Amino acid sequence: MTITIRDVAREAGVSTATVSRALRGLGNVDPVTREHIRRVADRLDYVISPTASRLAGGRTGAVAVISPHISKWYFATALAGVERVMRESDIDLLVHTVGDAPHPQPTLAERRMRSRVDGVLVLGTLGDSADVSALMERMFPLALVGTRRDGVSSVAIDDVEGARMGTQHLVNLGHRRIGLIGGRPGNAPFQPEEDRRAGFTEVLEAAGLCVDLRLQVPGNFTTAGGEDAMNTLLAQSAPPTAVFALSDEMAYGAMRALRRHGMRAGHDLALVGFDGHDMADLMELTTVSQPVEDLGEQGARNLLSVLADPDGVGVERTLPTTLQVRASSAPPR
Amino acid sequence: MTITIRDVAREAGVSTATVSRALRGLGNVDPVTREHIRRVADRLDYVISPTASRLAGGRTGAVAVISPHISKWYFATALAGVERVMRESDIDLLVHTVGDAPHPQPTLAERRMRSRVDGVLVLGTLGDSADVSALMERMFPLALVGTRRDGVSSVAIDDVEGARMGTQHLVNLGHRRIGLIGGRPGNAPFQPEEDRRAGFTEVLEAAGLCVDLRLQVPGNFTTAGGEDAMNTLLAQSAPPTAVFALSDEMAYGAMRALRRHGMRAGHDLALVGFDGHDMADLMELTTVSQPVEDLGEQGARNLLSVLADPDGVGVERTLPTTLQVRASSAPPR
DNA sequence: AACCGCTATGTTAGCGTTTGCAGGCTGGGG
DNA sequence: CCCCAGCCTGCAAACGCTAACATAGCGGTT
Repeated sequence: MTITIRDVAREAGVSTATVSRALRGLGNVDPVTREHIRRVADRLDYVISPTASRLAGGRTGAVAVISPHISKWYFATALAGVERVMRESDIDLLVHTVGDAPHPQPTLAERRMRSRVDGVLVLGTLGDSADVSALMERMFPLALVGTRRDGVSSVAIDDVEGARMGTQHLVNLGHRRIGLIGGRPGNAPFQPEEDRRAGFTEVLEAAGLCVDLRLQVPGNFTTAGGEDAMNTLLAQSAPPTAVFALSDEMAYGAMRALRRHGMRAGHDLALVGFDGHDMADLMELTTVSQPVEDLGEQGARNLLSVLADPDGVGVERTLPTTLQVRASSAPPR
Repeated sequence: MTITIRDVAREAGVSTATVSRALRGLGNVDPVTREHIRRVADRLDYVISPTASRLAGGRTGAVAVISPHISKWYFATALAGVERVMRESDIDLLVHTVGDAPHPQPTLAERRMRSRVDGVLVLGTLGDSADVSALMERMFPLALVGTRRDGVSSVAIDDVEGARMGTQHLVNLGHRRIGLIGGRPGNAPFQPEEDRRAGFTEVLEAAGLCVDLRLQVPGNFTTAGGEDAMNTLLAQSAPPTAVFALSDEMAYGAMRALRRHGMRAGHDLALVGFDGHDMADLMELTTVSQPVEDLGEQGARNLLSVLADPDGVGVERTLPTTLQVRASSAPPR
């Protein structure tokens, strides 16, 4: 039925061990023999059985990505970067989503990963989930994208610095009353959000502006939330002249709210987002852009390094953000 | 080190065979024994080795999605649907992208799938790729999303009907000169595009309108292409009063072109897109919406059916499109 | 000439399950 | 009281590969 390494060995007149070594490019094989085996394998259309190989060799040749979402821009984009690296390295990529509510206890994700994959790449907010803790306890090879954790390789942006850039831009334009659209109301703290908020506050204070908490409203990191947030801001007796949204999607919602009020970002109010979402250009939204696909790619490479040297020390890489100025931000009228 | 079925067997005082049967819920196991084994396995924190199970059992418990892209909206969204179904069924999901240029010969994708997964779900334009042909030849379990192919289970929308809806809407609004922004210029034919074009033409003819090919320009299914396309249309001596874009992303580009010309969709020109992209609402774009996540979900279920009954007859399911009317479409001025 | 080290190859014992077959036990019918 | 059918369980042979160990051959040293 299916043809096995034994068929190739017989056909090539060597032992299975030699076939195995030859095909995997291991040393100590006569180049002539190797080539011959390659040819035979090719002729027979032999493909190695990963399953058997895994069982015997101990390596699965697969890694998993766990992520809170899969279709949302950030995750899909990062995943694209990961996929490219893994495909080039000929490693199977499993995807697995895990709700992003903070888990009191590991979901089955942790158990599912065991003996299924060689390592796990953790995307986004999941970095401090119980699943990851459980994985860490077992010394499971890990790499993080977008969050940090002691002793684990990670790649992320400098959220504080990013927020500084965005805020400073607004300050430089001459704005004095700057609002902020942030995350979830009473929800679990989410490090990037806190960092961005910190960068924001820092710049305001450095500029000698008062930090008015009434101008900081939750936007839940969704478009709808951003819309609500902007409505809230506009309803105030002294609305801000500029708003920094902690994500582009919230900024989009904010733009719609403005439109509903007959206003326009960049005209009646300056708006800056955060992410570098791929529609930001189209929406003419000024934004602090992060290289999401690169994050995924670098995270994937980090994971490969960990797999290659499990005892190596974890690296924490930081990728730069850039401010993309577009029409949505302008000086106060 | 890792604990195996033997550990459980010893601890429970039964044979490995019984453990295997008990844990998999097979018949012919005393309920008491089964429960006991369950408990022991649980206590030992035993997780079955998928690898060994696969090798012995012949099934891999994994499926692959092959797709031309991963981060583009359509694919990411469909993938989300697929992932949900597979997660619920406890099946590993591998993702693998394949360039969407038509392949003269199978890429390595076909070989990679063999003995790695039980079945493959093919997303989008890849339905008639050489990889899929190769897979079909081997009677590999397959399911298609978004394309059709004889003898293979598939789920898709009725592109002709969808285009009819969008076009009819414009006709009903009173437009007589209706442009179309289509696909790739001289590129390989792409069934959904042709179907949409056919539906468009059909409605124009039924309405007694002339089908002016100068009003049909390529947009390459990208935002930039859509922008160019709209520029081309506007530059004509007698520009259309309405435009049907064969994808939302092209429609977005078209909107930007309008904006650059000081015009607005729904005011100076009616614009209808196709997809139901998640930003369409925000952009106030009228669009023919397709249930992409459902497509993915249904495709996944189809694949599961094929796996359960490999000799079953392929089903061709069609999911409905809906017209979402928003501000971008209005009667001619 | 005996020996040594090195490389190329073969042998074989697993890797952790599943599964067909066989055996043992129980209970009911003859 | 025997027999047989039916359950439950155990035994052991795969599944297809890897890797540690063994072996053979070959040239070069001493």
